[in-house]
Amino acid sequence: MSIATRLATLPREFYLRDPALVARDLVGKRLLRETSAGICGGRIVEVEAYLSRRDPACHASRGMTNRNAAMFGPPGHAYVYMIHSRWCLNAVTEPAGVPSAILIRAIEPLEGLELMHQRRRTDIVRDLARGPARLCEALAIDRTYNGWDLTAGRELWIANDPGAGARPLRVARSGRIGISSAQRRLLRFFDADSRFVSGSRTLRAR
DNA sequence: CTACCGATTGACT
DNA sequence: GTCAATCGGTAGA
Repeated sequence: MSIATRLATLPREFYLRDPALVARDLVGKRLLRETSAGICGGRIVEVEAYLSRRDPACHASRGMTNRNAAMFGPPGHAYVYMIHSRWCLNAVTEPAGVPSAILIRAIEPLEGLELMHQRRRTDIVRDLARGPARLCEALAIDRTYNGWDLTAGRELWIANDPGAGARPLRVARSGRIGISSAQRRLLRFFDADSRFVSGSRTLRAR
């Protein structure tokens, strides 16, 4: 058994809070993936919150469709969608019926590097999971995990970081990347000291 | 059915 | 820094 499988999985109550708080607190947690090929994963360093119907940038702002149905499901489950032919992973927050979710934008690869290198076809560690679609390719996440329970502690899950607290964690925030509306809302949260964060320096400077 | 568009990435100047 | 590939989801005829 790998060290990763013994980490404490985040409970459902973690996701049953204000989405911005959930987003901030997800920075520094572990995202883990296990397949027959082995375990891989790392430390979450960048996320974005999308706030249900009151947020024009949220996929569910105009109601439920086939694509976004998972956002209306229970908290702690995954919402996986495709953009430009690539997959992206979210963690659903708030009670069922309130479609808020946190987009996982980047992780610092820590375990199963070889596996991620194979899937991403790159030798550059920094490029393995810097960006939401790169992350999904590195972890072999696709449509089949839409609706998956991230608190199950197997296949795809989020857990506490055993090294948390060893060093001070500075979480910075900025406008969200790649959207035109609601740029005033600072709903992107990232580890200010991590080099595995996506986005430009201007966005990082806030 | 068709037309439009995007919570991206990688290649390129 | 700029730009276009690429295709499923969505809205509308």
